[in-house]
Amino acid sequence: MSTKQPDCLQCAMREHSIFAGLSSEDICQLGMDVHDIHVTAGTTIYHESDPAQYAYTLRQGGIKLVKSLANGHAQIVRLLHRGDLFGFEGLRSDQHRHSAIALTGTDLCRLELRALDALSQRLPAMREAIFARWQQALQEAEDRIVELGAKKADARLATFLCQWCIAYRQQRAAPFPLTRRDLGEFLGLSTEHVSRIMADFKRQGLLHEHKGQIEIPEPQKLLRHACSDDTSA
Amino acid sequence: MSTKQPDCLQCAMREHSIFAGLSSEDICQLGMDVHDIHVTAGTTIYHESDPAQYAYTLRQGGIKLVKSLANGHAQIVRLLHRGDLFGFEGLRSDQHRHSAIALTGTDLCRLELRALDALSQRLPAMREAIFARWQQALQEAEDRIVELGAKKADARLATFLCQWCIAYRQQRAAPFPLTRRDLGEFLGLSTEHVSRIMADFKRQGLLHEHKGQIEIPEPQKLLRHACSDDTSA
DNA sequence: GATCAACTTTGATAATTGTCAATGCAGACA
DNA sequence: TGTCTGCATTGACAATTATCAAAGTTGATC
Repeated sequence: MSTKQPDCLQCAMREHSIFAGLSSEDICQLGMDVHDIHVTAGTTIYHESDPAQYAYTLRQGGIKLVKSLANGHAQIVRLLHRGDLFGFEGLRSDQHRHSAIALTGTDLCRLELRALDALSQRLPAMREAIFARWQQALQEAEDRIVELGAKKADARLATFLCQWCIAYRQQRAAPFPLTRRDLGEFLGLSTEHVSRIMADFKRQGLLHEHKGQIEIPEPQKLLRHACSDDTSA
Repeated sequence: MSTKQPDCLQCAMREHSIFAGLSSEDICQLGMDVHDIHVTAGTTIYHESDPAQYAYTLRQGGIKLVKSLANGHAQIVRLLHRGDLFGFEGLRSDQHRHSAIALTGTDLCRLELRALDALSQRLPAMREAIFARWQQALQEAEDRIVELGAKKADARLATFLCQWCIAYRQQRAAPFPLTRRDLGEFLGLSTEHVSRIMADFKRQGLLHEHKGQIEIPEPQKLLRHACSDDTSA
């Protein structure tokens, strides 16, 4: 885990983060003890049930939030993208509710929860921003419940792949750092089953994969899998 | 749908609701146009994608929040209990994100979202209370994701039944207004499969059911089903 | 370039879960 | 009291998904 000296005022993420609209003085008050942390793929940033001390902003790379079960299964609760804030469930409880694991080499900012809390008490704009992210996380979680509860494996996978690629619409191909196992743990499926469905999609020309990137030539075609219940469609 | 005249100041729910700690004047400002609404079992209080105008407090009874899919399946996103606030996703979007349907005869309070919003802008305690509920809903949603993604049918059902009964710990038997179909739509299972597992639990003496009430004689025994992956345990 | 480890693919098989159809059961109501 | 309707149960069967095992691939490292 390597670190560099802070320069929040110049940070490229600043206006996309919960700190958008804050004055320079407020930013300086944040008390970020370490900025621009870099971790390698596979690093665990914090563990489920660790005492929560920091929240993080994802500047670059990918993170999975994972819960583990007594029966040996793991469930990825959320996947984080550039700009996402995470670890801030500690604002309301003193433990982390999941483990955070880097999917790729990843750049982070770390902030003390106490400082974040104090600042959000004082600055309505920031409280609003955190509130909004909480609300968005809830909406996404509810959508996941529907996916997991009411759709079959191929439909879940199709929906997920399309949504993933929408986030990278400008580029032809989207970076795709997830393993088959990650996909399985996110979608509630076995690694092998995911692998088979991916192979099917590729054979049907609905999906291309190359060097950690994926491309969906015609998203509508793939999405037909996502909605209908029978394979004939 | 029958209604009575307001008397928020005397309301038994008051101290359990987001309005706990508010002054009498503040309460009067709430602008609740209709209080103490009663609806019968099966009534749809609002529809998914309806324009969101009101939030509701559940005073008595049960509500399910449901999302419907193109493939004909329905998914119960959340089950609400006495004291829960619902419909307030409209604070951040102008449409409801699910349908709200009464499971039993149910008493509600209805409040205008605009008034709720205005009041929460003005009163930190109320904003905090709403914030806290949002956060709790997120935590519950994430727990549901784990249940749906990483557990088998009998484990999901066992966990759910135990949690349900915990809410009624003081009583020997808990009221249980859910049909097998409701259970299926909540747990992501077919009605028949739910029925079979329930019958199994009953045959094993892990569960008793009588006249819309259930009782779990030894929760630990049932919970052993909830955690392990094999039936031998 | 050889080796190693992790990831992926594929096949065979078993377990889980869904679907369809028939029957039973209980409450609502005329 | 009969009838009706919705819900629950059960069985038989089919579809979906998981598990286990064995190769194949790829990328990193020495």
